[in-house]
Amino acid sequence: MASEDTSSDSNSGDYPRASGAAALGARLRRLSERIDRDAGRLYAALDVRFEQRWFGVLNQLVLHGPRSVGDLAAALGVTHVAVSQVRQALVAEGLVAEDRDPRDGRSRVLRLTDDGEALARRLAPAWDALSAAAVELDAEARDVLAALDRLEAALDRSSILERSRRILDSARP
Amino acid sequence: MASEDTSSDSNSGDYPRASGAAALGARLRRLSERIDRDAGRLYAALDVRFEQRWFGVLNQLVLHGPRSVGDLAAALGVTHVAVSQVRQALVAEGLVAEDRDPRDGRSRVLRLTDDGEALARRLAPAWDALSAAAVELDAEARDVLAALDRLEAALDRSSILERSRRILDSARP
DNA sequence: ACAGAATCCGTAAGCGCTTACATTTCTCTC
DNA sequence: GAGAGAAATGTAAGCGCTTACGGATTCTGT
Repeated sequence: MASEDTSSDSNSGDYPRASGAAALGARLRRLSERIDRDAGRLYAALDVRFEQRWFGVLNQLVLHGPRSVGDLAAALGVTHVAVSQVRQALVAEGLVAEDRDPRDGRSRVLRLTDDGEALARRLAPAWDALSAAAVELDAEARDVLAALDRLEAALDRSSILERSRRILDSARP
Repeated sequence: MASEDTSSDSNSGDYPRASGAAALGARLRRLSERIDRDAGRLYAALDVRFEQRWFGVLNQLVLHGPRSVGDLAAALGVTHVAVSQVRQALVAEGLVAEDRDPRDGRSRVLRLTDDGEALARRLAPAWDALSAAAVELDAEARDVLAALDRLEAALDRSSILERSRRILDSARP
């Protein structure tokens, strides 16, 4: 390496190693993609037309019956837009139907169609297997979920932004 | 609820709770977005035109000097496409320049411009602060990073897909 | 009763990655 | 020294979310 080494003053020592937050974010993203992709492959292996991102909405409808877009968003902890996009796909697939709420014309209530119910029954074993795999992984990795809980709690106490600002301010009096 | 309860046999007990893998993936994604967004806000608060996703490439160039797209992708653990997209943005911003490798005409070697060096020096304190914040968080959440290490190792041993398939097969003899 | 605010939802565009495919250049074998 | 195959990079499109914005409906205060 070191063709002619970073010519200028890059070795003056004031550059950070700085892999910290960026690396943490990237690792989390990578892991989530890995899990989502594997779930998708499982559905493909079972020869079922189903996408992992549909799971949240479909599962809520299975567990709790018809629900509005907003309620689903709140239950899943995502924006109504995300639910609306899934809704569009699910309606196009014929798995879900939407009715206007008679008591509130703004609201669209989603419900499973017969096809949707059938697909949910068909996928139940796969969902169970994925769930069991997650439990197994959590045990094997010795409480990742608990660690993520602690991370979320710590971020709720004070965000990365707040922490960084404090550190930045205290470093420069 | 139970308006008329999911008519058919949804209460025959074969629906899964099944929040497992989906929830894990979603939580990881959410956390990574949270961290990336905060980093972006820190740059904005400092009144610097910089996006978090540029960090990996820029930091590599700062630390190791000129590098090809492929080398950067390997070092960062992403695809060459991701690096290429960042390259395009960085060149458009005037922070990075690209030369053809005289020894290999296929290869584009990226290097910091003077503006790029200046920006890196300007952002160094912020990067240090983000890094320190990540260390602080890791300590406060009691070794999340170690837990993520264990999770990655477990996934390397056997993916979610493999685990799910095994569980699925063993459940249905 | 009715104007203005609040709420519910939809579309558009972007982010930071990915896979799939095309293009250019190099390298190796005959 | 020519041509097959491999390697480096680019472009296009998609994924699963987000913010920004706008349309339609309902609620609130006077």
